[in-house]
Amino acid sequence: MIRVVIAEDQQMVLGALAALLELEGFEVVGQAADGDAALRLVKGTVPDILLTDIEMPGLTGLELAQQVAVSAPSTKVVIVTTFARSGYLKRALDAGTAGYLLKDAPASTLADALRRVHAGRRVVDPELAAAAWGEVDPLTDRERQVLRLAGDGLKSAEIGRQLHLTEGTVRNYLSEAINKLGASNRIEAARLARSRGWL
Amino acid sequence: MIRVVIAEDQQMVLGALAALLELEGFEVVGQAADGDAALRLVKGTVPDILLTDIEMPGLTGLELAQQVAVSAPSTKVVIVTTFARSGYLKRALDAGTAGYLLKDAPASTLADALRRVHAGRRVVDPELAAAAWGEVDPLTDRERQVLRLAGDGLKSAEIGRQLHLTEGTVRNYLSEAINKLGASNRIEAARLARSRGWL
DNA sequence: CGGGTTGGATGACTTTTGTCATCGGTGGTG
DNA sequence: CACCACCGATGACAAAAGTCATCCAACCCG
Repeated sequence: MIRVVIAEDQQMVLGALAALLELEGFEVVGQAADGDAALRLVKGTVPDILLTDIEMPGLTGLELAQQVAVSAPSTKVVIVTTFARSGYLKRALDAGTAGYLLKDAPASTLADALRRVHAGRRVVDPELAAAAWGEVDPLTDRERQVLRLAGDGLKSAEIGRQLHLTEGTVRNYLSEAINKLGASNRIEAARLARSRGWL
Repeated sequence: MIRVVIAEDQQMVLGALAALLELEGFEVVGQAADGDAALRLVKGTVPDILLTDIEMPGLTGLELAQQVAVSAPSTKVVIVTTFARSGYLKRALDAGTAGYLLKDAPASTLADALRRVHAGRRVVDPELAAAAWGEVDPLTDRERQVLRLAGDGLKSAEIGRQLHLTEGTVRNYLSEAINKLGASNRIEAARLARSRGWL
């Protein structure tokens, strides 16, 4: 029987996923609602597979994957997330995850995917793989940082203060980002980048 | 046996919820991934309970609830959604729903809540009820409309064009909204309003 | 009827944004 | 080495955004 730990911050979804996997014949050996708890659980139970969301309090799914690769290398990590976070695919694969699925995919594919991963294969949602081929994040690290803060409503001067930059420099980075993304202002640029998982 | 139809746009969550409810002894007579399909299903099967998300393609959960109240008045509607959409509570209750739950609540409460609703009671997540008491949306309809568009990155002139308002008027509404929300610019104001479900 | 509220608009003014050209420093890489 | 990409900064200018006071018309409502 394949032993699984699940990490997902929405408790109801967490419970529902557990129910689904049990119906499908998996052994759910642990459920966690945040990244830290998940890491502790994985260290304690060393499951075959860790199924995790990306957005979570504490450690994110990505950070969790990196930690697990060190602490419990035999545990394979599979990420399930919403399409909105699909831009994390590359970073997820870099972090050594074995699978990347969408919550939009039918529930039946989840069990399939987990069995395949357990058999040693890598699984990436086909829609996602297609979307990932094509546009690549054109932003530099600085542009990303600045854009993220701008998207939160901070004004250039405040962003500069947080990042130890001049206001003018901040405006320059924003201007470049807006230009690269084909947006017409910082708000649109931030939304675009966010929707592609680049922020 | 309590007969339930589930509507939820993330297929995997949809399937998982179905698995959970079946384990809990409910009869899941239908699953829909958008509002229109859900309405058809409810009309066809007339379940005891419709469990639905708010954000969906086609009809939203709220519109769905109103339609169901007309087409299948014996079906009770229960909304499950994320905390981020908690501001819909009042509107949901106005629409005659029998329950409003959070995906953040433990999975075990879902079955409980559905049984209670089936017994004729109303169920509202306690965290939500507490949060709803207290802050009330201070925005006027116009301010809401304008703020929503501003949050999408449109500039004042474009917003005015869409709403048949002068640019100056748009700026006035935004200024008021920013002031009411204690924000320091339109971006922050939009984020604040959105996070409270007021947009 | 008179008064209060609300939606919409102007005008004037200040502050923030966005754009550009330009400069200097650092760290690869063919 | 020369070239190029990125980082950081300045200065200047045009375009938005935000603030305030004020005004008008349409509704309520007592």
